[in-house]
Amino acid sequence: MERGPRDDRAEAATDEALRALAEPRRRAILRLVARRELAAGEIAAEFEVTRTAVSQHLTVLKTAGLITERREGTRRLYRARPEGLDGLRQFLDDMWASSLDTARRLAEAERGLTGDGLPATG
Amino acid sequence: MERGPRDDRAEAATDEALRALAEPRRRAILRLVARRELAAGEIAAEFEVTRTAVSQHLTVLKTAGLITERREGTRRLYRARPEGLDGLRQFLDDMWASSLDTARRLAEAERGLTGDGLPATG
DNA sequence: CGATTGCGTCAGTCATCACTAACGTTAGCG
DNA sequence: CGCTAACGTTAGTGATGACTGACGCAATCG
Repeated sequence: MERGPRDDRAEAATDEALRALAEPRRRAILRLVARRELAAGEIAAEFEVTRTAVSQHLTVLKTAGLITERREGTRRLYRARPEGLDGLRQFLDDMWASSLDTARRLAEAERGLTGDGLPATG
Repeated sequence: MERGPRDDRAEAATDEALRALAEPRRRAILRLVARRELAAGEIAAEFEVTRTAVSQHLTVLKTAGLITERREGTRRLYRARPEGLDGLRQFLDDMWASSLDTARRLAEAERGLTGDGLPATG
């Protein structure tokens, strides 16, 4: 099982999205802009931290590909970018499928106790 | 849209799972034990960090409900726990759905330019 | 019984990160 | 032009967290 450069890039994208989502405030922001497009100031008004902090969170989310920015005069409007979650959903689905498969194999082996062995799948 | 204690617990669970998955090494460990059940030592042998570090990662994953531990003699066998990902998958699906919906509404408003207004959905 | 194997836990270190205050920048108004 | 509004950016700080070495503990072997 080799890991090609495409996997690495997918991993990097997943890693950035995951790190971005691991912060509660960023998830809250993402929930806001998932519901409707909002300006930076409107987003900041929803929280009790500085606009600076919110701005930095927005940068992280944008870099991770989870939101998009659109300028309108002096304002900057943000909205969620659903495709940014695709890699993550793929990752979770794969993990879920293989975990469930392993659990099934283990349950079956325990029921039969045939000493199956599972001779080093990898 | 009120937030009940059940939502808070769901958020807490999602938060722990997310924080656990935000670490590349922990994802690698999870991928290993998703494929087959492994002992702590076998897992540690796959990486170039100390067994201590791996053990702490396993603790985090276990606390987050992403893996289960089973003792066999002096060994401890770990495997992925698929249900641990359920909350996260729900979160991502919800986010994806509302993001897509908002994107559609925005695209439609721009096409028609009817000055729809979107009078404060929340 | 003592020795070894297979782990987890504790204490300490270094890097990362979320946050704030101050400053820089661009768009509109008089 | 100057002035304000709405932002992003930079420098610095405190807390979190990933890691290592030393130690502790249960299970097995002689």
